[in-house]
Parts: sequence; C-alpha cells; structure tokens
Amino acid sequence: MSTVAKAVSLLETLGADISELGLAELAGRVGFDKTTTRRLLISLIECGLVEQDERSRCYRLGAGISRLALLREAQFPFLRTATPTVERLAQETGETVHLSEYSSRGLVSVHVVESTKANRVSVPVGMILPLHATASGIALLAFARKKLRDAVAEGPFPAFTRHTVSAPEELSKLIEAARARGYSTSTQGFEEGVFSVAAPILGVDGIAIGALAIATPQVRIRKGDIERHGAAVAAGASEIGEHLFGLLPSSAHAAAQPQRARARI
Amino acid sequence: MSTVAKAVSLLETLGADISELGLAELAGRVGFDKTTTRRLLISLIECGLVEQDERSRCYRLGAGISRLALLREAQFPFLRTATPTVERLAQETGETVHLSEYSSRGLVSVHVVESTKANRVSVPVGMILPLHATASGIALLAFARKKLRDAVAEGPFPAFTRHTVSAPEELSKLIEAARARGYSTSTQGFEEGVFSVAAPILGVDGIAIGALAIATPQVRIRKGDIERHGAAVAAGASEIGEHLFGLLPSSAHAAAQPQRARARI
DNA sequence: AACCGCCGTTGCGAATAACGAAATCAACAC
DNA sequence: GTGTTGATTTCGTTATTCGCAACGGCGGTT
Repeated sequence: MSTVAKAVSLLETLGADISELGLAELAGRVGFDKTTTRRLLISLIECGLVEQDERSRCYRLGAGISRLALLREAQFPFLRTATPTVERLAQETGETVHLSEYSSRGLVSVHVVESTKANRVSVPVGMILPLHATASGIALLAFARKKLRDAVAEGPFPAFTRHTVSAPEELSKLIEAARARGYSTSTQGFEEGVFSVAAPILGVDGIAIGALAIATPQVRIRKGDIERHGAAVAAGASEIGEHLFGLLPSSAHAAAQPQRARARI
Repeated sequence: MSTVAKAVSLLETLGADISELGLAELAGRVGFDKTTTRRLLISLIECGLVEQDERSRCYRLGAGISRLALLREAQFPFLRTATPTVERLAQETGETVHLSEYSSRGLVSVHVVESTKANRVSVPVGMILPLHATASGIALLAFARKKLRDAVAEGPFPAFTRHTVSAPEELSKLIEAARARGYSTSTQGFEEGVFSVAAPILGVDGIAIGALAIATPQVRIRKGDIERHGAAVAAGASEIGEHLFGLLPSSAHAAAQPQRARARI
C-alpha cells in the first residue's frame, strides 16, 4: 500500500465519521500503527488538509481540502453549473433530485435537493453510489467507455436489497434499455421502497461524466410518472452538459448538442 | 520532504494552474523526477483525487477532492452558514465582500461576492492571504493564540506594495487597534489602491477561525465609510459565529455571545 | 491528592516503498 | 520513413517509512 493511499484513507475516515476522532480511535479504524498514523497526520496538518483541535487533540478535515475543491470548481464549475437545474427539477417535480459525478472511485453524490414531502428519499452528499445498483449508475454505464462497463459486468454485485441486480445479463439489459430511452430506471435496487430515474450528463466526447436523478418512494408512483420524470432528467442532464461544455471552448455550437451523436460506445 | 507533502504539492500545482498539465510540465513545476511524479499521480488517481484525460493524457484535480470537501462541509458547515451573510453585506454595501478561513497554511479565501461596480476589487477564491498584509489577516491575528501572533511577528514580512507592513511594532500597533475596535483596516497593504476592513469570526473558545472583509478601491472611500463598513463586518462576523456555534451544542445561549468575553489573548 | 487512561513522543532494527537513470513505446510532424 | 517529443516501463540501489516498545505528560476520575 502506497504512502499516499494511506494518507488518503485517513482523510476518508475523517470524512466518514460524524464526530472528531482521536489518534487511537483513528489508528484502529484505518488499521495502521499509532506511530504511522500520527506521522501521516502531522504531514497532513502541515499541508493544511487536516486540523487538530487544540483542546481535545482530536483530528478533523482541514480548510486545505475546501481550498483544493474550490480551486477545482474554479477550473471545472460542475456544481455551479448544475445546481440551478437540480433546484428547478426539484421544484417542478416536488421529489428528491440528486446530482452525481463520476471518479475512478465510483459515482459520488455531489448535490441533493430533498423533497419537501414528509415521505421522501434522502441521499447524503458525498456518498459513493454503486454503479450496478442505482439508476444513476446504470445511466452512467449506458454512456461509459466499454472498458468500464466490462469491469462492472465482471466484478461482484454486492446486494443492497432483495432486488439488487445480481447477474451480468440483467445488468446489460438495464443498460441497453437506458441507452435506448436516454434515461435509466431502478426499482429498489439500492434501498427498499425507492424508485429512481436517472439520465447521464455527457462530456465533450459523448462519455458520461455524471448523472442526474429523481428518487421517489415507490408508493407514490402514478401512471405516467416514470415517463414524465424520465423526460425531465434527460432534458435536465443535457442542459447541464451543454452549459458545461458550451460555455468553455466555444459557446456557438452549444445548441446543436453534437456530443450525443459522437458517443463511442 | 515527506511523501504526502510531495503528493499534496502536486495537488496544489494542479489547482494553481488554469489549464490541465502534462507529466513533464508538472514534474518540472514541482521539481520532482518524472518517474516520481508519475508514481505519485497514479496513487492519487487510484484514490480519486486526480483524474487523467484519456485523450490528452493531461492531469487535473479529481472528484474525490470535491467529495472530501463536501464531507467536511457536512461536518462543519462554514460556507453554508456564512454565505447568506456575505451576500447580504455585498448587497447592502455594494462593495466586494469576502470570507476567509484559517488553516495551518494560512488564511484561505473561501467565498467572494464582487461588487457590481466597474471599478472594483477582485479576490480569487482559494487564494491564500498573507496574515501581515491584509485586513483579514490582522483581524485574525488580533483574536488568535499568542503563539501564532509571535510566529508572524518573527517571520519575514514579504512586501506586496510600498505600503506593506514591514516591522513587528507596526504590525502590533495594527493588531492592538483592531482588537480595541473589533475590526481591522488595511490600506494598500496587499494591493495598490485597495482599502479593506475586516472582522474576525470567532470559535467557541474566542479564538478567530476566519474573517469577513469588505474591500474597496481607495478612491471611493468617503467620510464615515470606514466606520460604517467596520460596524457592518463586525456585526456580520459575529452573526456568522453565532449561527455556527449556536446551532451545534446548545442554541439557547447564542444571543449572549459569551465567546468574546472568554477570549484567551 | 494520588491514580489511571489516553495521547503524544522518542529510538532503533527491519522492511519496503520511493528513487532515478536508462531503455522502451506511442503519437505526431515533417 | 525518419526525427522529435513526451509518456510509460524496468530495475538495482537507496533512503524512507514502518512498527514495536518504552517513556513522559496532561486531564479527568475516584
């Protein structure tokens, strides 16, 4: 295990837990020696990525993390660009809408607007969504590089509910359907009683870089809701893609949305 | 130099530059061997903190960075809490308002609302502000631990303009004045022609964790503006502090703002 | 006031991860 | 085809990191 991987797993652990952590607790969770843990923490503190409470000696994520994220957002304004669309969709549908971005580690949920209804779906920001078990994941896979699809098809299929996809054929069927319709669906694949619809956000080369999804309690689904929500996320997702890539290089051809046609699948 | 420090300096470099960077360029900038740089990058990619463009082979900050920042924000909602106050102040004053948070590496600018006027001060988000040369830095120092003040008083005083503070006595005088008034001022200390007013945002123990500032072109300053802006940032900053720490432990005593009285200086 | 527990600190032999020169490979221009 | 630039791989050496164990210190407890 490389040193940076160790350092990052410390950061992950600090991010995962709600409360601040002491040295021993932290070392125990990540499975490193106390000395090693502390040496890494000191390095991270010097870089500003971790802070230590002077009084309780507990560790937490530092402002350097936020700084790096802000610098990234300045270069690639995914959140700033997508947020208005997410809010609007939440307003229009009255349901929970969430936005996710793909990274090598998985599909991370980056923005969520929860429904105002009492019975609603809640998605924590920063959560990593399994590709095979969520509508967002299926939408992403439908417009991903073949390499990634194959990797997921091979891999294990951790079951989150009794309805989670568990075979490559089943997965591939969902993916094909999503590609044909432009949006994906998932019924209780990740959480009991939750129904989701998602559409991919496409990058310049037609490869999905994220997903936009609507999640509702299954009991609330009425006839026509699926198609209506599907059309909404598809429109929202391509709107986000156009804003993202239309503005940066040349905003002239934004309306033509030529990306989708060029998708290498 | 520790391995994690190297990895972080890679992240910093990727964040600093506008355009994406190739391996050779990146290795040159950080001063590591090409092989070393690449090995670190691969580790970072596996952790999701860096992404590589498939086509151009260029590297950029990854979604994992944003994810960690979102997890941090969930634990300690500094931005979410402070943003409304910043926006309101910008509205009320018509000038550029910016918010910064302290970390071991310095005072980082985390949110900025620029004035709508043509002649205005611009502050890039993610920038690190020098403690001795900015109003925000002085405000922070006035309510910082003695250790930090001493460290800054000793250290070098990089000059950004002809007016930058350059002696410990001068600095200490500014700090004393800021502590007495509750807000600090800086005249062209960091940038020619810019005048700033700032107030500290205090943590539970009365130690400053950040600052709120108004920055205006010096030529626009009229009689009474300084006092007016000073009162505004002081009120805004303590409002932010109360919201941040009033909500978490017990919101009952928020109005009493007992933190300021307990300041250990 | 004495105790206990936990955190931080130090030293050192062993392990291993990082290092960097050089060779290979890929893409592109001419 | 050939030359150039830059990314990637290989491998022996080196230096860093690892982790055990023991010590010192602060805070909270009894």
